[in-house]
Amino acid sequence: MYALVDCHNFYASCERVFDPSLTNKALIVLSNNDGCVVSRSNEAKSLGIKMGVPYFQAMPIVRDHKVKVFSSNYTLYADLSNRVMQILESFCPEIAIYSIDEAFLDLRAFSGVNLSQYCRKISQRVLQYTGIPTAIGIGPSLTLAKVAQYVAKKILKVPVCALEDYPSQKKWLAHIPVGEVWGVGRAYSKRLLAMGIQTAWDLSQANTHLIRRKFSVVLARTVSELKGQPCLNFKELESKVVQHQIIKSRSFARPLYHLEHIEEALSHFCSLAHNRLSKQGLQTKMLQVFVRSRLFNIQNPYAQSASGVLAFPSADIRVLTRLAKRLLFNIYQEGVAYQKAGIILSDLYPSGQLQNHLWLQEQACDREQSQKLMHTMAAVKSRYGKQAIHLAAEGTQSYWAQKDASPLAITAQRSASYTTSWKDLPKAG
DNA sequence: TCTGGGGTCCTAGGACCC
DNA sequence: TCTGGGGTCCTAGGACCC
Repeated sequence: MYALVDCHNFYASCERVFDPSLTNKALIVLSNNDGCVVSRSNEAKSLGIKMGVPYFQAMPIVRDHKVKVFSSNYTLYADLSNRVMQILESFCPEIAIYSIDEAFLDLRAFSGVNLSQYCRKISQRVLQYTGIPTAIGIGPSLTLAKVAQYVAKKILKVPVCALEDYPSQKKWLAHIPVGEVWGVGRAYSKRLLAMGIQTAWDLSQANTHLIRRKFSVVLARTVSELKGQPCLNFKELESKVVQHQIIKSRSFARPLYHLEHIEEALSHFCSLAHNRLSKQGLQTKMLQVFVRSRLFNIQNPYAQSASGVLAFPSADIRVLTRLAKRLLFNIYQEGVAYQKAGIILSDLYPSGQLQNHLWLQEQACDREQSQKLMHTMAAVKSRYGKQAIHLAAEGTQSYWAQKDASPLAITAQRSASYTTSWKDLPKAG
């Protein structure tokens, strides 16, 4: 058996942990740049605020019902997530962290244990230690564990639901719209409905070969999983820990027109990507740059990308930035109101693994020097803060991050970094 | 006025090889 | 006039996830 632990309304719940006055209140958390609604308390859901809607569309409800609005505070969420995961690990060492608010537990070693009881204990402990409410689903495959979690949270509204045997699976699968199944998105859902497959139960009864032929091997696996035949195993989930791609991108706070301003933004993204590379002990060989204008309500949307390959894998921020600027130059067009840009690193290698080039002699001393410099920059950052040192290419103005004041909007507030900054330490009493 | 930021996997088709 | 059979690698795009 496997369990899936899912935190309720995770970001919204995090905001409540250090501000009890928010209990039972409608509150929402916005995406970067305060663009979309990405987390809602149950009260906010009841008011009809939909997941993912642009903030300005939700604004009337927010105004009428005095909904509390937060900008996202990823430092806080990441820290609370770590705490939750540590608690889970103390209960079950075989854990696969699937996202910031979800983890699978491999319970196969717990034979003879009452799993429902054990999971209720886990849920209680997480709530007691972190203040984060969870729902846990138990099932013989990862997909059925997901289904069980859905039943616990959305239907029974209890902390734990187990679908360990066939009768309970049959009973509950029939209650679940096919679009809610893990692996069935909007496109598949529409096609499945057209075929008369409406519930998770219908899908579980479908012919695997037919699904394989008409859809994909991925959906065929989902069908098997629903039948109780595990296809996705834990090892596969764990292998996702090895990253294949690093993306750093942001929407600009206001449209940018000048090449130099976009260069500065890209340079900053290179710095973020470089940090990630170092943290994971990786180097990259391929870098892609993309830029685009607004996509909505605009006559000629512009979107373009360009990629370049390095002769040697590198994690040197100067190398990345130089290439990014060159690629940007190729796709930049005068007169476009740019709204977003980003970089994608792919073709990643562990730093130790380096292959020599037959013709291009990279000097060993260059490599050594580069590594020394990167280490020194990292040391300066860790001692004096992330802002303490950066390439001149990043500029000093950060035009891309400056927001125009909008007097009509209800501005979101950002909560403090309660758990990761001494000066934000909450005071009691 | 105002629409996020990260990821994964799979497939089809083109370019190329012998 | 007639034009095989077996591969690899890469990329773009579509599907999905949170």
